[in-house]
This record gives sequence, structure tokens and C-alpha cells, in this order.
Amino acid sequence: MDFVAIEKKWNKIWEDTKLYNFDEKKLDKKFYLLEMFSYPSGASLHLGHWWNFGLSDSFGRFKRLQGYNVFQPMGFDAFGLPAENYAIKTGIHPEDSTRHNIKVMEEQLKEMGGMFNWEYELITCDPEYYKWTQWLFIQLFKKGLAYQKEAPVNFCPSCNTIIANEQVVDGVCERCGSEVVRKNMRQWFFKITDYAEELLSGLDTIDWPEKTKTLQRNWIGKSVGAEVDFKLENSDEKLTVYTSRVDTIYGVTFLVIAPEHKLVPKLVTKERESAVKEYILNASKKDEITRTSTTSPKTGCFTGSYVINPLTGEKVPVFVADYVISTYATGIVMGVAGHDARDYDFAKKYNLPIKKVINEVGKTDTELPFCEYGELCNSAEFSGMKSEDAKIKIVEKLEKIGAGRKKVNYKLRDWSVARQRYWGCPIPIIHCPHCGAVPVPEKDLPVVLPHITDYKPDGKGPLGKCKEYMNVKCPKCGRDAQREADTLDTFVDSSFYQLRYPESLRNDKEIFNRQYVDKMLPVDCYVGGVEHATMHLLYSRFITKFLRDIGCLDFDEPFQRLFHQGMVLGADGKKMSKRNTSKTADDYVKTYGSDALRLHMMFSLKYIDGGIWNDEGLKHMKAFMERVERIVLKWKDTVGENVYGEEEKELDYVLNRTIKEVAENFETFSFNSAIARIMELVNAMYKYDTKGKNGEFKKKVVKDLLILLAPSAPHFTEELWEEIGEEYSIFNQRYPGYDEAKISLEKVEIAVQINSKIVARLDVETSLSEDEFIEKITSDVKVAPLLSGKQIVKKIVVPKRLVNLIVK
RNA sequence: GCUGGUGUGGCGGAAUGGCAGACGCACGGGACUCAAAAUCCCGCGAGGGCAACUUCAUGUGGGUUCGACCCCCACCACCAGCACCA
Repeated sequence: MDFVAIEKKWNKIWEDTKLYNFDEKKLDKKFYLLEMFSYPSGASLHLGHWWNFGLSDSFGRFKRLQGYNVFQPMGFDAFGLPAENYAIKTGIHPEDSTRHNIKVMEEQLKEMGGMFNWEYELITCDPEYYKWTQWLFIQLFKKGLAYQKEAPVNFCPSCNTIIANEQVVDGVCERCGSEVVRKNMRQWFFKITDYAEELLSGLDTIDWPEKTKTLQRNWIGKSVGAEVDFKLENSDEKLTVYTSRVDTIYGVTFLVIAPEHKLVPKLVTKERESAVKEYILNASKKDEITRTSTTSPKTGCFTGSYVINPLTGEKVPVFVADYVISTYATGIVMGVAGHDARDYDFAKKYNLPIKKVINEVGKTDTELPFCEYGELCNSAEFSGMKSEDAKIKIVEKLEKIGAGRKKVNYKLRDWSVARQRYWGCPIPIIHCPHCGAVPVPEKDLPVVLPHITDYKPDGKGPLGKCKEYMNVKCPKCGRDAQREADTLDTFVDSSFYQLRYPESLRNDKEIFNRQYVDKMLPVDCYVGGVEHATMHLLYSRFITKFLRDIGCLDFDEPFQRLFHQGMVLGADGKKMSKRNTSKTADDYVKTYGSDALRLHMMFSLKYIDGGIWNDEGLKHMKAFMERVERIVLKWKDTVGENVYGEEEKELDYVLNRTIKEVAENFETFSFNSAIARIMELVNAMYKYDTKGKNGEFKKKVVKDLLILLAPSAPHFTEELWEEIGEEYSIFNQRYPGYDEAKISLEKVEIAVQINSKIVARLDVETSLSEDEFIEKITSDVKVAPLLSGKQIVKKIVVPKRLVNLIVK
């Protein structure tokens, strides 16, 4: 068979007959299958795309054969930094390179022969799409969930712009080489923290990999602790710390405040000013991972100020230290050197006192630092209490004297959404000197991204230089005003695309129709990399919950079921992705055809784990397909006696087991095992071929085999389906059912163990009762002698597998 | 560093706590052929043994269990994410 030629043929027929069109009238058995859409990066599809889209397409085809009306839309996450960097380097406008890349990728995805519903395609840089990105921003703004605040960013003084973490290489700007500093700047945020609790509890309702849920739980990082106010000496100002270990409050010997905290200037005394300034400057050159690393040396600088411990009345010094981060909790921590590892290191270094206020339960000689829960000592009336109880009692006392309160904290921070970039969705805000930040009226959406040619960064972001864009009248008061120059993080674009797909091209009146989207969503199965666990997957959940709260939809979670494909690596073990030279799937398709490529990918690596790409097995997949072809063509016209004996029974057993297990393997994305089962069926067919004679039976096996293989080799099986004289299309068939009776054997081999050691393997009838079964085993000629004179003290029976006799 | 994950023959990989290594590759052998390729069939973890068989073996070290690749603890190596790459 000429695999390459038949693929062209069937791609055309499928398209002409609109075989895979989604039937919007049959929503009762719809199946919304979605792969994370891709960034239109290089000039052509790399194997990673194939891995993601090709294999989940096979899953979709399997679902279709099971009778589902499969919706599998496709689109592009088209805004983003790479196109802009490319433009700065080459002068090619991001719009042009992006459109070009999309076109190439579309063609290749179509060649792949997927069931994608292109008629719903969406592209995030289309004004028709980003109109709704802007609309979403405005809804969040109206509810107070989009707001501006000062936040630390990477700033390159020479480029005069904010740069991304990935653009900082060894502390310098990758573009110009100057030293990058952390700096507070005014930024737009989405208040995702308002949803922290629900994002946490909602995880219990969705069918996601446990590891992904764990990642999100830890990312949200709920901790129940307390806030404590420490009054500043000789001032009315107070410093509020957050602690999850308020039981250690009697051990506080100092306070630590983050260098960029806004209260720092109020704390620094004249004598300490230059030292603190220098310290803060140095801290601004470090990134957060270095700062918070438990192994990097702790550094700090005394501010000159002291605070009063509200419970002990003790005076303790306040330090600035960069191991404290301003964005978590209050940005100030109480230093308890005896019971916190980092505080201990810090105290050692600066010769601060170390107090013991917790003992290991039942001991008085506990070594410091002791960071577990224990029993309090040196803690006034709380001495002798267990940590757990003391936490409650101490908060009660703090509340009574007005110096503290119970507090739940989350590590989750608000989502920073503004970017000083050109190639992104414009933020629909107008800054008016009189009215402040005013949203663009919804009737004026979209705010179209102007086509500029100078997108080099310059303080404000590239749009800031475009006067025609920036200068507008305030929608509220009509006076001169300026547009927001920043654009949105591309994660905003992708936070609702799954909601927009079902009506992407036709609904220009609303983001989506509520009745329809309630029927189409949630997405039944979502496929994408685990690297999105704490960002895209969290943002989408947040936005879905927000849209529910403003009455746009009726469900809480966007993705009911989730699978992560592993990463396909190049021969060098490196990522095959947008950032290194991508391998093209084209050459393989031209030589072996897309079905062989797809089969090889499915069989040779675990989908969930990925691994190093190896094309060695490709030619064998072609050989396997030819092996299938030979037996199918040989059997298609055979006539023979209508007998059903041992041979038929044996093949029927394999057939039915294969039908059952291939379906189970597909459900868990264990494609490699599914293909292995199909190979076993083919092997069994060849075995039957040497002796079996039942022609009708052979025809049935051939038909079932082709349907089982169809999701994994769509063109190939469609062609054979036609060759055996069946009606178009194989994808309108139903996945075969299996007969439980044919899978259950009359006799199975049982492993017989005595004291957990295998002593025999016996064929035993499955119909025996447990007593009959034990009787049969113990009286066996091999087993009986080993039991003579011994007493059986325990019998462990694992049905159809093993028996273990414990003897004395 | 923190969070999550992975580790099984020469290789990719199978195994609801129940006969470790399914299926495939590589390798060896046989059939077919003048021959080769292709195809079809058989064998194939390591050590010992002519053999029946036997010992060892799922990153390392412990533990739980009648029984552990699987559960628990500690460690080692590698991978992903760490909030402005998407």
C-alpha cells in the first residue's frame, strides 16, 4: 500500500464529506476534547506538536467510535514575547511573522489528518477575539478585581524597561548586558487571591492527576496562623507580622522586614541610613530564588529601630533582610532564633540572642533550633501547653489586648497582568487627570492594537510612543486623556478561550451564549503539559469562577478531566520546543506516512512520561502495518466451514480481551499498551491462520481489528475498510463490544506457594469452590509431599492467580 | 533552595500489594531462497549447571506484610515548575 498516497486521498474525502463536522444539535452525547492551543512559533510543526495533537486526536477518534459527538476545536495563542523579540532582531512585524507561522501550522495540522473542527478556529490576536479579552478585563475592573498597585519587577536601567525573568541572564539584561535591578513599579493586577479558598476546594471536584492538584494546593499555599502587631518604640506606628507559629512568640528576639517594604524608610534612623541604603541596593540585584533559598547565607542590616513584643513587653531590634519577601503575607516576620532554621542562622551571624520556648514533648534538654511542634516553656502562663493548644490560647489573648488576630494566609499572589510590550492585547483603560482610570465603554471595543513599526521598549512600553493611539478624550468627562500603554499578559488571552470556542466565529454580540455554553462545557477532556499546572490551569479556573459569579455561566470548573502529555526530547535530551531547533515531522510523514509516525509515537514512549525521541522503530511500524494488511487481505474473502472449536475459542478469547483492554488503555492514555494488545491480536490471527477454517469468523475478526486500530492509524484502516468491501466510513462504525463469557477461562494456571516460595504451577478449573480448590492443590503430586508432617496455619488465596500456604 | 515527579534487561517499555520483564526493538537460531532482502516460526535478564533446576535481580539502605517495582522512612541521581517564556 502506498501510505503517503492514500493519506492524501482520505484527507480530501474526509474534508469533502465533512465527516468530522460537529453536530450542534446532538449535545446530549457531546464530547468536548481540547488540547492546549499552541503558540505559532517556528516555521513548521515539530514532533512535540505531533505528540500533543496527533495522539489526543486518536483519543478523540476512539471517543467518536464509542458514539460520542466529538468537538475538537483548534486555534492559536498568537500574542507573545517571541514574535516581538524576533521583530526587534529582524524588522519583520510581529503581525506578519505570526500570520505566516499560523498559516504554515494550519496546513501541517490539516495534513496530519486530525478531526479538528477548523470552522471554530480562533486566534487570540484577532480583534474579534481580543475584544472579549478586553471585555473580560472591564468586568473584572468593575468588580474591583482588576486594580493597580506597586509591585517589584525586573528593571533594566539601560533599556529603560521592565524585563521578563527569562530575559535576565546571570543578573544582567540579555539584550544589552547591563545589570538588572528589582524595583517597585505601578502595575495592573487581577485579584485572584479573592478566589484562593474556592480554587483550593474546587480541586476535590475535578478528575485531574493527583500530582497536579497537589502542585496547585501547594502553590495556593494556605496557612492558618496569626498576625501580631509590634508597636514601634517611641512612635504610634506598628509593625504587623504574620506567623504560622504564634506559639513561639515568647522566643522573639528580633524582627525582620523585607528590604522593599514601604515602612522601611520610617524605621531607618539617621545613623543607619547609609548602611541600610547600601544593603537595599545590593538586595535589589538578587532574584527571589536566591533570596529565599534555605542554603544561601542570611544577610541583613539593622535599621536602628526597636519594637515592643506585645506579650512580653520586651524591646527587640528591627532588621532589614532579603530572606523576607514583601509580596508574601505582611512582608515582616518575627525572628524566633530558637525555633526557625533561617532565623537561627541569622541570629548566629548577627550575634542576636537565641531563646528556647519549645521543648520536644517529654524532654527538657531539646537542642536548638527545634522547629517542630512541642511543649512550651519560658512562656508565662502558656508554659506546659502543647504547641497546638498554645496557638489557639495565645491568639485569644492577643485578640483580647488588641494586638493580634487569627489570620489565614495564602502563598498565592495576585496575578500581575500588565506587560510593557507591543505584541499583546491592549488594556482597555483610559487614564484621565480628573477621573482617574476609566474603562473604555463596551460599545467602543475592541481597542485595536495600532500597527506601529517602532516596538523597541522605552520606559512606558512601545505603545506609549504612538500619539494617535495614546491621545483620547475621557469617556466620562470628555477632557484630554491618555490610554493605558501596557498590554495584557498572554495568560489572560488563554484563560477563557475554551469558553469562546463553541461560538468563536459567529457570536459578536456577547463573549458566549449562556444557554449554549452551559451545555457545551465543561471541557470533558483537556490535554496539555504539566508545566502549566500553576499558571494557565489556575488562571482559567479563576476566570471561570469569576464569570459564574457575574452570571455568565453556570458551572465552576472549566476542565473536568485533565491529562498531561510528557515531553518529547531531542537526541541530546533537550526540549524540542520553540526555543531550540525544532525537528520537523514532515520528513517522516513523507517517507513513512503520518499513520506510521502516529503509531510509532503511541507505541514507543509512554504518553504521560514522554522521553527521548528515537526514529529507529518507525520502519518497523510500517512493517507492522504491512503485516496487518496481509492478513486482512488474505482473510477478506475466505470461505470455510462454520465450525467453532478450540482454535476459534482461543482466538475469540484474544479478540474479546483485546476489545476490553484497548478501550481501558485508551481511557487512561496508555497508548503504548493499547498498541501492544492489538499486536497480540494480530499475532493470534497469524497463529489461527495456520489451522483455523471458519471464514465468517475470520471476517468478523478482521472488521473488529480494523475498528480497534482505526483511532491509531486512521487513513490506513479507512483504506482497508474500503478494500474489504465495507461502507464508508470506518469512523461511522461503533467500537465493538466484548463478551465477558469468552474472556473467562475454564482453567487457569495457579502459582502455588508454600511459605511464600513458589513450589509448583498448576492448571486449575475456575469453577471450583475455595474448599475444592484447596483440596485439589494440596493433594497434587508435586505439592502433597511438601506438606506431609506439616500443619497449614494460614491459606492465602488470590483467585485465578496464586495460593500461598503458610505451614509449620 | 522550595514544590511536584521519575528511576525496571543491551534499548523503548508491561505489571488493581500476588508467577517481574507483556508488546516491540536489538541479538541468536530455523524455514523459504541459487543467494540476499522481505516474510513466517522459535529462543532471548544475569550468574551457576549437560540437564531437571538453582542463586541473584525493579537507583541505594532500612521498614510494614504471608507476599513489595507498587505502601512507609532515609538517601542518591535525573526531570519539570518557581509567579514577566508560553
